This record gives sequence, C-alpha cells and structure tokens, in this order.
Amino acid sequence: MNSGRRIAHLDMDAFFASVELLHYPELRGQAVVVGGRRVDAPLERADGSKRFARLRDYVGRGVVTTSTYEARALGVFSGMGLMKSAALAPDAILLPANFDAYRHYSRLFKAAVASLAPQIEDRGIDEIYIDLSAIDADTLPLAQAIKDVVFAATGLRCSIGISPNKLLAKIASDLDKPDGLTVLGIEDVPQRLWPLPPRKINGIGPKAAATLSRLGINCIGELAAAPAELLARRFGSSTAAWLHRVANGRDDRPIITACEPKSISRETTFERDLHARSDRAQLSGIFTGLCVRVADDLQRKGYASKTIGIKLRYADFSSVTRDLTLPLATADAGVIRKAAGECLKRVPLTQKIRLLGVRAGGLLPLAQCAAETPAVQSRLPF
DNA sequence: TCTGGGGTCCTAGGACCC
DNA sequence: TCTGGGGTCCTAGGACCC
Repeated sequence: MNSGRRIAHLDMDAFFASVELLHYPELRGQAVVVGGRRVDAPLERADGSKRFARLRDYVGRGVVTTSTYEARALGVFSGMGLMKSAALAPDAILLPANFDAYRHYSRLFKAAVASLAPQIEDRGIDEIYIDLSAIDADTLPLAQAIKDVVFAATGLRCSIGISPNKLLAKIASDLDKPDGLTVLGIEDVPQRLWPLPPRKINGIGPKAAATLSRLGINCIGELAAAPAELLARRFGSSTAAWLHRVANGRDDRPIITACEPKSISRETTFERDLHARSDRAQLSGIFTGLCVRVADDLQRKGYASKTIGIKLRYADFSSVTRDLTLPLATADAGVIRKAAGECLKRVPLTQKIRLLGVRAGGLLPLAQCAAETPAVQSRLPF
C-alpha cells in the first residue's frame, strides 16, 4: 500500500532579498531589508555609485517583506513593522519590493526544476513540493542536481528537504537553511522531529502554539505523547487526531499539480486612518479603484464571480467582512462596485478605517458566463 | 506612528429543500 | 404542540500560510 513516496520541499533562500542582491551585488554581506510603502529605488550618483535608503530614514506604515540573513541576525524578520525594525537595525539598507522581478525569477526556478522533475505543487512565489517517487535516481545526487539547475537558471540558492511526505519534507527544508539539503526519514522522527517546537509544523500557528504551551506542550515529542482526551477537549476531535498524526510525522496528502483559484481580491492599507464622513471622497475613490482592479484581474485571468465581498479593518485593527451572492456571475467593475456598495451599507462606519478590501469569490470560467449586465452607479455611505 | 497583501481552509448557524 | 434528518447554499469570522 505505502510504496514509499519520495517528496521534496524546495524553498528559495531569502528569496526577494536574494533577487535584489542579483541587481545590487555591492550589497552582498550587508543587512538588507525589502519592504515598505513607496520606498525610493536607489539613486545613482554622478560617480556611478548608488545612494541606498536606510531603515532609520523610513517614516510611516509598512512591514518587512523579506530580509537578508545578515538583517535577521540583527532580529529583523518578515512581517515585522518597519519602525520597530529601524530601532533594531537603523543602518540596514531598505529596498522597495519589486514583485515583477520576483515573479520572473519564480517562473525561472520552477521551469528549471520541472526540467528534471515535472511533478510539482506550487506553494506560492518561492516554494514548491516535488514528487520524486517516479524518478529513477538516487536521492542525494538528484536533490543536488535540482539545486544546481536552480542556481544555473537564476543565480539563486535554495534549500531542499526530502522525506516520505509533505509534512516532513517541509520541516526538513528548514533544518539546514540556507543552501541546505536534508533527508528526513520516518525513522528520524524521535531524534529530529520531537525536539522541535510545535510551531515548526505547517498548520500550527501562534494561537494553537499558545494553547499547546498552556497545556505544558512545548515540543513535538510532548505533543506526540499528549493524552488524546486532553487534546480533543481543547481542539475538537478532528484537530486533535490531526495533531497526533503530524506529531508522529504521518501525512498522506498528495502532491496537487494543478488547481483553480477560489477567489481574487485587492486590498489596501491607508497612509493614515480615514473616516467615512470626513474622508468620504478619498474613500469613495479608493473603493472604486479596488473594484476596478478586481474586475481587471478577473477579466485578465478569465473568471467571473458570483460572490462579491468587502473587508474593513478599523483603527483598532479589528476587522469585519460582508459578502453578497449575485444572481449572475460577473467580471464587470460597475456590477462589482454596486454589490460591494450594498455590502458596505451593512457595516458599522463610526470608527476610523485603516484598510479597505474587495473580494470576488465563487469563481467560474468567464467563457461560460452570460453577457455583462450594464453598470449602475449607486450611492455609497461615503 | 506597532501590525502588508494575496490567498486557502474550517467552523457554525440559519435558510431552504426533500 | 414536544416537533426527524440529511444536504446544500449563504454569510461571518478566524486561523493560518507565503
């Protein structure tokens, strides 16, 4: 039954920052941070050298998207607020994100891997799972060949973990970063998995980890040994069963080589919090712009949506969503705006708002949808 | 001047239908 | 009067991931 799968997880090392270093090789070895809003691209001086923005000069909202290992050594990690990062590493170089470049290198590395191992599951811009089971080659030389072909195609390093399943492969790829190559078998679970914190398991986030910690469970081995009833009381029976399985390194999810999107959305956090009354015109413009972008995305990707939704984040960081299912699927900006406007009327607008988003769900291929209904302007609460 | 933007999946209640 | 039981859709929120 279990013929013994061989699954690789490949994770590009500090991907966005490493792509930037291809363009600015003079920054190699320095603490570099990618992120922020409207960060200036480096300015070229008369002598050909460049003037880079420093973290300490940054003002405003924004988070670290990626940082080099040198910046991480100073405590600056993805998701950290830039103002906080600046306190830790004021001299770090700050570069604006260039997503077109990252998508380009993402396509390059995936195509390179596919030339050796075509069974690939996309897990975002910088990581993939690869099913190596059907490939007739020894594991270590094969994995090294994949790393080599990625470097030849992109000039970028990656880390690979190889295991009998996705769960362990993902953990393995992280064990020896950067430029790692780690084989983790099911027999290695007690030695190598059990000492790790539960957070290392994909699917255990900050909330679940905190709950586990309150139960005195601070490593995966303790999770494996935890009484089933204790976990079931806190997490429900199905999550408890899953926790027990993954703590023992068991996972039989298949590699998914193709999948259709379920939703398409656009959202934006404002430079400063806005109020539905005093900033009415500005909000209205942003709102319409989001609807237009969602409609453009739908049309470009060839989908129509049955369910239009909105998201608001208030100044206190709490958020609400509302959605509305339409009688006919649409990819029309006017129809989306009208539906999103209806959603907006069902949301409290007393507090200031920091984020507004528009989402299109219930996607159908555009080809099999009826002709667009004409756009109608509607009155908004702002 | 804490906390981006794009997603997926799960849960849970009520509507509605058979 | 004492009221089943599934199935599916819609909506809202939340956890989590990259």
